[in-house]
Amino acid sequence: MPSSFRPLSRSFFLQSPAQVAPALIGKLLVRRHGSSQRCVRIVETEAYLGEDDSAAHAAAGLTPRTAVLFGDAGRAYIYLIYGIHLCLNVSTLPRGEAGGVLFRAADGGNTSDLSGPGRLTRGLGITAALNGGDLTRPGPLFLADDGCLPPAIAVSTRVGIRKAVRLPLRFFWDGHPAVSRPHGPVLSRLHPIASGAGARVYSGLTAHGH
DNA sequence: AAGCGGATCGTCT
DNA sequence: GACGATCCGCTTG
Repeated sequence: MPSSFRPLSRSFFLQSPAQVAPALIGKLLVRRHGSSQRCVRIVETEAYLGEDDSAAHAAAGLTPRTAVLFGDAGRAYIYLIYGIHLCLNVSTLPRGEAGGVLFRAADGGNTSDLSGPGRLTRGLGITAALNGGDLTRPGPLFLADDGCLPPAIAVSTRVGIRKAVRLPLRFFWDGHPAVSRPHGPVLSRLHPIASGAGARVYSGLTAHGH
């Protein structure tokens, strides 16, 4: 239950997906729908790089579908997968440079199941109509910070892809029950820097999980 | 616990 | 016309 939060700034997303993805762990995803507002905490993300990342949609280049990824930072990239599920991403990097972060799981309290990218969008009532929306401005869907800093972020490989499977671009709140499966081997862990108040909040010190 | 196949449709070759 | 950044249910071990 966050007492107060502020939306994440545009500059937060003006860096590489590999930096933004771990920084989003512990942040809030706010969904306003009708008269209700729902606040959930992000516990799992994946980074999808630009045209060099063969697993990323941006690898196909600039198309009508990927336009959001090549556009301004901090906007919602929402697409239909397997004809059934919607996936929510946020675009990163300035206009012209593609990059995105996929939201894979969130903690929404007892009653909801937001574990998995398809469940997350369904649970929050996210629709394709929200594609391209600004996630840095309070509205139907946006991101916010309430000062929460996870004690440890685990790093592993991305789920459900066939290309570039080795890259360590999946990030999740270490040990959190809402993280989706399969967990896979933890390649490294990130821990908060003691006096970290600046841009670089996490330091990767653990070389290997045991 | 892990592995399979079906559902279902927008996007690009 | 093939293929998914997935999920669920059923099978097997």
